Amino acid sequence: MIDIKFLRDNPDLVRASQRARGADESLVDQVLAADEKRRASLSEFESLRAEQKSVSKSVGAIMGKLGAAKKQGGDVTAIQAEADEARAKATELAAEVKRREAAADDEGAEFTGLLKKLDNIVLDGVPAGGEDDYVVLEHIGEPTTFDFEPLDHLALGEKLGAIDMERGAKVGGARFYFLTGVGARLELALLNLAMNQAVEQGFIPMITPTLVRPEIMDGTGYLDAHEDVYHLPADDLYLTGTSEVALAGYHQGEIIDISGGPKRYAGWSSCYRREAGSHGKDTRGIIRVHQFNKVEMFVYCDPADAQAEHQRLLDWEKEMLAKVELPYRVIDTAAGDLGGSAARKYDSEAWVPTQGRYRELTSTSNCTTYQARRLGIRYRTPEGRTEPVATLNGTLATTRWLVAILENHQQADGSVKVPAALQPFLGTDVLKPL
RNA sequence: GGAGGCGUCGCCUAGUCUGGUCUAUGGCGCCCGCCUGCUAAGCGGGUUUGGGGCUUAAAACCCCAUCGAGGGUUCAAAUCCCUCCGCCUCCGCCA
Repeated sequence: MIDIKFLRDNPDLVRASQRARGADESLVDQVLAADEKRRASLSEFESLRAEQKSVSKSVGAIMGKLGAAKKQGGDVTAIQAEADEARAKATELAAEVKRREAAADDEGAEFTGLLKKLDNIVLDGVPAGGEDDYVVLEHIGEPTTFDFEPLDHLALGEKLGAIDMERGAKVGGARFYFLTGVGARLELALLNLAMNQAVEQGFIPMITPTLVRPEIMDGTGYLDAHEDVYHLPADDLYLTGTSEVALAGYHQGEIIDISGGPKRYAGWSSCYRREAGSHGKDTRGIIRVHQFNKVEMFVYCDPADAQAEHQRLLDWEKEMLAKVELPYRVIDTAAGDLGGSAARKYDSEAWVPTQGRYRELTSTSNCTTYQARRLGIRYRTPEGRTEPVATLNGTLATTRWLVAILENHQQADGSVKVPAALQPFLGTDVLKPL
């Protein structure tokens, strides 16, 4: 949710942001109109409410007098009449207050509904346009070349006894898989490497709930894309597609202390995605699956620090990619391809030899104060005011990384070299075919 | 799954039975000031959060809401009723 005060003062900036995203510009004026209406009817209701309260209070005072007079055994008819009169007036007032309150509530809900539809304001420098309008920021390493015909990750995985798609489908259906033997160990190695790095950098390691309540899912902005989210109707819970959701919900409704610097969490969780919009895409292997594991960085910080923190997250992702020795590029995602909560997003994409292209391995978003405003997460400024924090997230490792690791480090005999950083976790420098 | 207890402004706590001087009590902590060789003690004041108004803006000020959440009854709800959430105790079941 964006700041309504900012919107009132800078409608043109918000319009420009909507335009860059290819989103509805007229929403801005709808929100502003709804805001006017809601404030007018709120004022009306509140002043009438104040009147009702004072009349009602006077009834209380009269009741007190009445009680005292009764106790003394005096004549109470005059006081009784006064009480009846005041009460009658209050009754009338109460009915009108109820009507105005309902109107104010309706207009408030209308306003909030519209405001929530507005996506985050994209930052200066974010390329305008859609999915293909990204800007490549840098290339690290050269695409891997082979003097033999490389196998794809699934063929390699099957030879190594690392991936079993067939039984995955038997047990869970399409887009499910088993990681077996060295496959399971390789994933654990990767995730542990990521977790270790995060801890070294001062992150608090977290293992998070993967089922969350509707408020949390909505607060992070993912319910807007609800067709891609698993829902358990019997319990009204949602399966999270990333631990970002639980980590953002962790401080929901709190005023947190960031006076000592950003709060950084590293979440380890299984992630669940319906992949509803991607039928037929990436159906081979484990590139796009319904369930995978991920280590995710999540940060709460001073909004003034958010852009610098975003760079740091990107640097830490690059550090992980260097450790597993992959060639990749970094892109600055275009406005239209940002999630609704994100103001800027950098993806790192590793080279996948058998596809001859780069595929996303990490994604780091600066959500500025958008999520925090929805979730009610604030900090105290040095002046003592409460303001929404900025939230940011970024990937440190996922199951998908196995695809790039297997393919880029394969050798002619079907074995796969293990990057040095992973060797201590696996106890070997090469994975050999069965 | 069943039975019972509980949820109050950072923490603890009074108030709930019997609706109205509750504008929510007191303590601790914290902040400001006074006093004081220094410290401690003492004294005085302040200390939930959100929204609306006023204001160029902020502060101050006024108003509305806020006693786990949401609804209801009533002129009036922390207090009565309903639903939900969470915590605790016991029983049952279970990996």
